[in-house]
Amino acid sequence: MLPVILTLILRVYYFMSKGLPDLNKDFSSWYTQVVNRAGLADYGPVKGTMVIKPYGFQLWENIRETFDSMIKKTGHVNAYFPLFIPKSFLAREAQHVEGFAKECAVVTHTRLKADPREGIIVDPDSKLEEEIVVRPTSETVIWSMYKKWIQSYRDLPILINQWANVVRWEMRTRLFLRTSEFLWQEGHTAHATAEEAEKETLDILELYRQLSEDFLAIPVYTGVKTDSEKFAGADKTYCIEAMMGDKRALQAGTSHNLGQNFAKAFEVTFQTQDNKEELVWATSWGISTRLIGAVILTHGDEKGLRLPPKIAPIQLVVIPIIKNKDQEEEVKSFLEPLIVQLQDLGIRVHQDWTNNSPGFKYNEWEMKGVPLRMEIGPRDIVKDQVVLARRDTGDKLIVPKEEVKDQIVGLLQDIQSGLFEQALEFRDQNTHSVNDYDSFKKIIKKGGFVRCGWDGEQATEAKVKEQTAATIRCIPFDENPNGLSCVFTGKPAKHEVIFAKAY
RNA sequence: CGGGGUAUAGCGUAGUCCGGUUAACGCGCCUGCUUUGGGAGCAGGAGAUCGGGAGUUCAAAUCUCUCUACCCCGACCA
Repeated sequence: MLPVILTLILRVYYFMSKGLPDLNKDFSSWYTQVVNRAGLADYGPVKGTMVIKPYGFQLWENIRETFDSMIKKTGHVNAYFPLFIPKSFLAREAQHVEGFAKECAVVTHTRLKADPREGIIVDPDSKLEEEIVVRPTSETVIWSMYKKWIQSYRDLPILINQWANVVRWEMRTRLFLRTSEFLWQEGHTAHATAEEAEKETLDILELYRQLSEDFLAIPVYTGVKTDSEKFAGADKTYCIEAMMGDKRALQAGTSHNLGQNFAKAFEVTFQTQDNKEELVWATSWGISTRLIGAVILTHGDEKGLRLPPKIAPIQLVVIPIIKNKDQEEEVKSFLEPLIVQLQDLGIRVHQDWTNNSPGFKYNEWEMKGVPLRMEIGPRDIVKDQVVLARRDTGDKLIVPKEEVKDQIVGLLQDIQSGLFEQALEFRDQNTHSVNDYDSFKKIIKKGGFVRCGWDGEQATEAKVKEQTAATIRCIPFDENPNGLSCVFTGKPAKHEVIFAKAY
């Protein structure tokens, strides 16, 4: 009896091994496998590092190109600042150094040398006088330069962005969501007035919201961080917060009003129109390759990735179904003009002519999240039609050849908005307003966002975190604290906030 | 950094307790033929100094010592 059961278990396991882990039971391992099997990324040789594979990198390129054109339209320009920062720079701004000190990679030597026993060792003679920090973010180098570049109000504003890598030595890492090195954009602007800096901070946040919702199809809450959650060195941190498929929160982008903190630290002043000397006002803002993780965690399903058409490296995959050489020729000549038409419309098409079986290809491209699939075989050619399959709903539809072009354009739009609507509905269903701590704890334990009153005390925030692991994700812009009381202390609420467990 | 664990082919494992054939299996890979509308079949093949080093022994994947790497769990973070 026992061997029979064992064989059965093995069979089931073998069968399951082709699919993914149940994402309702083991979301974490589902995520890892999707990243791996969709060909997005791989682990690098140094712990916590990530290789972004071509298919994953195309996602990043699409995000980058979109956001890049958004900021260029609003007057920003790109530049590049060095990876290496003098150690002393980090210490200039007290909050800033405190925030990053624990996760900096430091360069102490500049040479290796051959060693008979170890093979190769760090050359002790090459020790640096002043050690160099690998940037965890670039405020300090950039403001050291802004000091040189800014003299008069005529030099302002400076609206510079850079696309770069940064290093934060993390203990627990996960592909895309938290790696020791990641790619991002960091905008660093300098302004003559506090009002202008605040406007910039909010304008950028709005661009982040648009990027996330209109492009990545990820609905976000916009708001401001509490003091304990804000960026080290900022006066205010605004953020977009999204809900992932396991109902946890992910900070998807942050925009900081740095006030005059960095201007003070780096003594950056300018002469006003009436010849007074004043400190410069600053902002900084960033989004990273973490957004790719957000796309996976928001839209993925039991079959793998589901990519919003606007960032999908491949929007339409064509699966030919053929039994012999003759049919291959037939399908090819049927397809050729159609593909050209689609490409002319700017649709990213890929044809899969590998020798794998059609079923294998369906599963493979579904894993990779391609929004639309076109199947074309002898039966279709006879009827002058194709079969289209949507990745988001799984629907298959038969489309006459002359309608294919229009259908595809329409379907891609439908899928884009459909994914957003689905994510929005999921988020709203799992966001609850509560007044009492018992319901609060229940929801947090079960997973989801809680909107509730908060007395504004850091101690309250800390205790809730200690007891439930939930943190204040943001004070949403549309808060209404009137009449609310703090969910923890019962005191009158200063703010209505969103609590959740976060990535 | 504290606690626990693992290391055998590209991946996942068996063998280790109790030392003894040519280190086994699944997936993947290569070649050929047959296949193709939801994860194809057959045949053949390549691929492992059993994490590194030292020791015990006639004999080590297996026993001893040591080093290293990685994984899981707790304190930080976009």
